[in-house]
Amino acid sequence: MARPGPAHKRHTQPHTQGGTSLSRVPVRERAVTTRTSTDGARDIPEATVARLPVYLRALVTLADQGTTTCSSEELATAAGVNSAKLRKDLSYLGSYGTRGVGYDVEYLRYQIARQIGVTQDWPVVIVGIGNLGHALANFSGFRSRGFRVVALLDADEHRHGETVAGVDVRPFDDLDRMVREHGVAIGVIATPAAAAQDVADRMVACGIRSILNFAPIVLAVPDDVDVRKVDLSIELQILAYHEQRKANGADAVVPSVVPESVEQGSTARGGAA
Amino acid sequence: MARPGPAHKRHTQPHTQGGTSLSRVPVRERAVTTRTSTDGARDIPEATVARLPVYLRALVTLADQGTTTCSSEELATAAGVNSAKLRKDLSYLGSYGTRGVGYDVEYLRYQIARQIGVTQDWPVVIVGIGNLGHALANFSGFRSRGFRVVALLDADEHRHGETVAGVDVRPFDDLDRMVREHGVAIGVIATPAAAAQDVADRMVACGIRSILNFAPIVLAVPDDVDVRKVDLSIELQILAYHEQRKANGADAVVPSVVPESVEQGSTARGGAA
DNA sequence: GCCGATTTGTTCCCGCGTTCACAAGGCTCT
DNA sequence: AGAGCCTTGTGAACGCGGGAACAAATCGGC
Repeated sequence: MARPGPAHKRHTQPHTQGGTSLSRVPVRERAVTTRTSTDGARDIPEATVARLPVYLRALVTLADQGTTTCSSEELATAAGVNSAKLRKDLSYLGSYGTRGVGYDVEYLRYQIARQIGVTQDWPVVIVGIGNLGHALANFSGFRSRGFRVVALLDADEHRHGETVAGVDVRPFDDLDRMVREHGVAIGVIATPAAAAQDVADRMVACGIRSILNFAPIVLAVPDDVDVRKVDLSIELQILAYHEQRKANGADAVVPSVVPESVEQGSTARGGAA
Repeated sequence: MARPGPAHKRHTQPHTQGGTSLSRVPVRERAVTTRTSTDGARDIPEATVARLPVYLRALVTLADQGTTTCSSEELATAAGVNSAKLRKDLSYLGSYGTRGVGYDVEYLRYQIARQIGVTQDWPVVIVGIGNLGHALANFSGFRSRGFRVVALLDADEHRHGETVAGVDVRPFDDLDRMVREHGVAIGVIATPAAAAQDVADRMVACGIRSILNFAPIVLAVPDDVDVRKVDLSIELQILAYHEQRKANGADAVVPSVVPESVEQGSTARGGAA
């Protein structure tokens, strides 16, 4: 298996950093240049794109608290980054601040939401309505952040007819129809690992080009399909690695360190939220 | 707030890439050098650490299929990376391959597991037993990948006494006792955003230094605490961004960009919230 | 015992991302 | 109006990570 020679139609996408992977297309490039819309945001670095949602959330929080204006320093603290990075990130999408003053919270919030594309709702389909699928379907952050669950699908017919968060669970074979009827562009895979590749294949066949995968498996998809991966055990293992290093560096092993524990300020809530 | 001047005891950690964040300590360094154990693996790059669990999983899969030896090319394909990167990654933990032959699957599997620290189980506590908490508690990948859920905690007393995946749901106040009794080093937060910071504070006070956070909020923790974040809506928003670009680049699907409507002052109650 | 085939481990180079530091611009007070 | 202060936006330096290419080493055959 895995000959280096022939070029397969599908290939396993390269991993980027941080536990999530995204297949980008380095080849096609496509000289769009002046075809986006009104703004001058052609290519925003991937690292910046990954932080924009964090800024957006921080801005919503600030707005809810009644803040109308904020400096890059304040917003950076709320978002957990340093202010230089924040300013550079924002500079990729235009000059939306006022020197000497800061940013208008509402205005910047709208601009970022527009850039990300969450000013209107994206229809989403979730496949695999087990424990995780239930949790995802009930997740309130969906509707409040620019996404709408339009279909829940599961191969297990015992689950058909059940209603989760106001949406009926349907047979997996309805995927094609659901995608067509609702114009679904984003699919979420919450199935066991064994089924994930098949589900992904079907999604791709239906025209879905953006997939969020919770199954612990590396999906093989065509180049123009984006796959982001959320993998619980990988995250835990990364933590374990650092924990082990801490333990080795200081005292012996696991039994942890309880002794002088509570010296920390405890309830000293920081600036953010 | 958020003056650059004074150094706070706790600070909001910087974000790394890919939707997960990890607070690393650039200061302490601590010249350990010769104190790890038998091997010579001092500092493994963060990007490599993030991929080791992927390799480990690929190796387990290969072993299950009966493969006893594999080349870097094969393993790389199974893990979704290119072979050069794989070899470089593995070189950070030592020379465990045989030139001209490849890697012994079982041997390499053990070496990686040892490096990550999952040769024995890590006791884990989960706080917040809602939909997500249920899903996590039932997640089989826990036990099979070096972790053991030793406690489920929830502030809601209606959930106390319930048993999920063989573990009783207990009051949140039992955290300290559970941590001490079982030597818990890793905590998982699956609470609503509003409660997450309090939970994190308590965890830190109990001596937990590794936290996996599912709540959509930036946690403020001391420097020596690692926080990894899993955020569904951020992942979706990143997908939405790319999806929007695809749509804009090709045809004009999806109502897409609202005119240039919102200018500075307006209330612009845009999409989110 | 030697040679060729094969695959690892490593070195070098390039590009991205982060950070520093400062110039540019706007607001306020006199 | 002008000076001083404040904050944004950006140019440049720097370090890390990725990828290709190559040297080192092992196996098998003659």
